[in-house]
Amino acid sequence: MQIATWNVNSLTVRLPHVLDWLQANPTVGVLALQETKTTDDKFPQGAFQDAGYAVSFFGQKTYNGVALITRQAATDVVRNIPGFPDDMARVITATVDDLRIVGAYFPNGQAPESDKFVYKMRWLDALHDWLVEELRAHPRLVLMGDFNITWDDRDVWDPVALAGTIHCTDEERAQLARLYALGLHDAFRLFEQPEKSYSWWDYREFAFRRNRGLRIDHILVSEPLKPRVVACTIDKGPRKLERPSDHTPVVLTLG
DNA sequence: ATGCCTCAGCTCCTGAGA
Repeated sequence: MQIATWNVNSLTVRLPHVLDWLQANPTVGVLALQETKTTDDKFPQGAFQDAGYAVSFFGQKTYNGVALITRQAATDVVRNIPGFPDDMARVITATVDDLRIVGAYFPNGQAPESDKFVYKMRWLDALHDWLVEELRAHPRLVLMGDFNITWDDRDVWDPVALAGTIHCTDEERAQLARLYALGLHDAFRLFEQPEKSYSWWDYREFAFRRNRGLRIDHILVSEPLKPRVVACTIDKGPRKLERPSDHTPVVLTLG
């Protein structure tokens, strides 16, 4: 059983890539999507159902939007962070098999000290506080998505030049540390990984070809799930296609 | 270079992304 996350940067544009990827990766039982950028009435649910998947989605016009594509039906679906009013569609949570799955598109934050950065910190506070409750109710929990935060220098193609810039600030990393402190483990770092492993590359300046990227897409597993984690990898394949998303899938294998 | 690409949409420019 595999679980994956992928920021597709418009599901309308990327639908063929997603369907092809699912077909090539039939052991993926849960795929969390971010930045679907489509309203629920336009979500291409028929295409996924025809391919043998159930879909849960939570979208809006132009920006954001998240979804869970699952082999088994998802139950107890929750949209966004309970108790945190937000006009952006950023989180979708559901129970799939014996797992509680949280798929999230964390705020970008734009720049330290901007209004959007303040919102990012408030959002992260709310996520943390809600996860305390959610973990109590659902000990086997996966938190995955586009975090828009790097953990350390290994996650940054030029850690010197980018020190203190958005996605690399101490404040953002302190928030990630608070999530780890809940017993959530960065599945990718449970294993030896190739150097310069990233999940996102800018569209500009041939960043992918030069491997100038960031690792900002993460899969975190709760303590009871940690012994079941067999592998965690980044699949760079979709980033090499024509008209790719700027992000590529991260894949977790559970035993 | 407050740009470089890409996407959506109040679409031939702008705002946002990261």
